[in-house]
Amino acid sequence: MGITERKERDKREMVNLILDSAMKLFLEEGYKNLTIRRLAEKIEYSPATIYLYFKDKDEIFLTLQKMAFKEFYEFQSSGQNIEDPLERLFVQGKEYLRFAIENPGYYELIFFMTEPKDKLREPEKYSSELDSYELLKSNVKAAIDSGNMRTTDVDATSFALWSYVHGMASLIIKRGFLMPEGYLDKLIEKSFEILKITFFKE
Amino acid sequence: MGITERKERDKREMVNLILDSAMKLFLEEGYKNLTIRRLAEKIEYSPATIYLYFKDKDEIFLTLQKMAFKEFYEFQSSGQNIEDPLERLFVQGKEYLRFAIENPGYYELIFFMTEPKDKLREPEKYSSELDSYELLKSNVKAAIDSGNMRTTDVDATSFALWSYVHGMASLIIKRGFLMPEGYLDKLIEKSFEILKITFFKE
Amino acid sequence: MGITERKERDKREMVNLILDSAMKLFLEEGYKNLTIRRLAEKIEYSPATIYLYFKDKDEIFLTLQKMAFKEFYEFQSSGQNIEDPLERLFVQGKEYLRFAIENPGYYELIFFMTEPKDKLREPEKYSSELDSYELLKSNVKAAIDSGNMRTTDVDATSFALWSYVHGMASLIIKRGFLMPEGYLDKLIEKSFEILKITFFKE
Amino acid sequence: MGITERKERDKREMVNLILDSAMKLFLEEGYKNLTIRRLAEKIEYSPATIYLYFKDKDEIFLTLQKMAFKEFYEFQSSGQNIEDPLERLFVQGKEYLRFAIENPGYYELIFFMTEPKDKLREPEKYSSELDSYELLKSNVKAAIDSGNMRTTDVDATSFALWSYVHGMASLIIKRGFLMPEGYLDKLIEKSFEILKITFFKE
DNA sequence: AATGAATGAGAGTTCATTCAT
DNA sequence: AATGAATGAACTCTCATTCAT
Repeated sequence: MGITERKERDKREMVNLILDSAMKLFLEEGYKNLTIRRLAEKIEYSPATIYLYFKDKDEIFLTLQKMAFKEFYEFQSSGQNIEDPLERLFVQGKEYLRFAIENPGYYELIFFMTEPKDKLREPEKYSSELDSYELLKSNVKAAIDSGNMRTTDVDATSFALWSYVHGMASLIIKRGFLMPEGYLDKLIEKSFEILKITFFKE
Repeated sequence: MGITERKERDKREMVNLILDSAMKLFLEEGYKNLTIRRLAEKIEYSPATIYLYFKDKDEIFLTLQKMAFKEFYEFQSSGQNIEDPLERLFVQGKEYLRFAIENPGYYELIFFMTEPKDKLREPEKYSSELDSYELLKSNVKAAIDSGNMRTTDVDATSFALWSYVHGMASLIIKRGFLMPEGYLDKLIEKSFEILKITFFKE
Repeated sequence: MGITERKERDKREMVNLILDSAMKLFLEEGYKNLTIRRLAEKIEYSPATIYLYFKDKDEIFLTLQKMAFKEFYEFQSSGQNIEDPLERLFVQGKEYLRFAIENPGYYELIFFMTEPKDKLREPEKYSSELDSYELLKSNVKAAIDSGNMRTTDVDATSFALWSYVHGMASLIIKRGFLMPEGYLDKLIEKSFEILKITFFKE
Repeated sequence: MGITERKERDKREMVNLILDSAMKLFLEEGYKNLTIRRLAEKIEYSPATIYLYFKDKDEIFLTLQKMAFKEFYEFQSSGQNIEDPLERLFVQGKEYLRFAIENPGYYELIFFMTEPKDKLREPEKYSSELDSYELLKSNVKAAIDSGNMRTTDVDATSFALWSYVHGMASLIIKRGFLMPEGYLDKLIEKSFEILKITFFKE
């Protein structure tokens, strides 16, 4: 409750304001229109102010990406407490898709953005993604070990399942218009039925 | 062979020169570096000349996307003459992936590019994509009708298969680094084995 | 008198307009205020136009420096036809000073400016200066050989004379205010008298 | 030892801290990089603090120049106790050059910097310079009066000698590269020999 | 048909400076 | 006495686009 604390809180709030607004801008107008000036306008501060909180534009964008990665990993981990290995895989797949549909911006940041220049990318940023993949593999292994999967190769099955769900997410986010309005939910439901039918025994 | 014909032919040639060079620029240097000035340099004409053949930059880019779509559709159709419905599906899936891996630029153009703004998108552009989807569905229907698929819903199965292969393509193109060097080919092979195991009976 | 010629002439004129205005700006307002925007304003064109004629700001400034060097060398060479070695040295010294006083901007560019960054400096730029120095040395040698100089070392005498005249020029340009108005001409006159008295025999 | 005194002493110390750091910055990084922000960083205070001690950046810089002038004058005065007028002139000339070579930053500050704008210059700043010049003149007068100089005009001779030494300093500082490595010392030695030969009788 | 010349709009960024606290 | 926070004004430079010729 001291002065220091309040200032720190203010600072954090400003950082958040900038990041949130940047995310909104990115979502609504695309990467190209996420400019410092427009961002400044949006938060109703001068462009120079932004530089008090971030070194440059790239830092803002990289922070956005890191946030997305982290959020994503936490989301995925949520179903980890489910006992039954098949059920666990299944629920996490659905959560994965829900995350993508509910946070298309984050998903875009994680999977589609290549800007800013790769050289600026810190490998550390991808640690969350690697963690995600390892988590998936361990869960796939448990499912295969339970004897209820049609497949036996852990690596290939993990890749297959990831591809399947990631493909769904991508198509829905980028090609949603191909699916009749209102039909989407049913389609997803059915797709996961198919996942069950095809990958799980019986 | 009249004057009119020659002029039209000249015009077509110029349009093609512009589009081919634009495509090369996009593939080699990315969207950000596809500027009118650089394009003009490449074709050794002035920037102003380009505007005699295209309304604006967006028109060029949209045409590039249409071209990619068309190319893609033709590629997909290539396995259409295979008799066995399962084999047909299977081969087309592999071809799909091969196209994506061999032409990541085209694939990017089709599935990842959101610029220019959606409002400018003409639905007509997606006719090739719709054609592709319809073709897939008809092939899925034939496979289901043959009685050798585990699934029965044409729409959902089509979406599932498309998601599966599209997911693989996306992960490979954008996240190839996650897969151990040299292991990729085997992974793809196995993934299609899994597709067979899971989707096809027996 | 063809179109090509006229266009080339126009281009040259524009280049000159830019350079002349840049020089004026530099003289009147200093290096710091020689900005592209102010330059554009001065020539009543848009900033972007300037970039049609020069790659960047440095190129403009380097051109200014090269011009100064070249001009300077030509000026110096003018008295080269004088027969008598002593007279030749003497006249060239006076011309040197006259150049500096009449073209303080050029002189500043040659001797005082260190911007833009040294790394950008092309050694070629200094060739004129080296030529100047060599010319001076050969003239000093002739004077010494004539037996009418008090000194005998060519290198040291050249450096001494150059220092002497360059020092006068610098003090006049940068510290003119120390000399009473109107007295300057007489001072210069006397200074060259002194040069004669001190360096030449008798 | 009262509160007032301590405060004044604190203030003086702060002013000195700022000036010393500014001088270092100028010497090490050049005028362009002497910014308030960097200065603040260096002294580990906030930029705003600097404005409690100086009106603006120009005031700091002008003070720096005054300091350089003062230092310079004190340096020059050092040989003032030498009895023989010719020897006195000679030694002071050498000291002048030594000062310039050993403190090129100060010399730059005094003789080459034109920023900030002249209109802001306070004539008072040049009092040290005027003092220097007056000192030189009185010494020249003594030398002439001793009957051992070739010249008789005090003003002109003073200007000539100053030009000579200042020219040497300028050329060495700004054009050192024209002189062969290691040869510089000898050149200076010889140049002063020439000064002796030319200006002093016999 | 082709283009040289031009530009308005806008990009990211940095600076000296102010002021409430 | 000190400063965190903020900003207006400026910087260099690039872009898509237009238009008279």
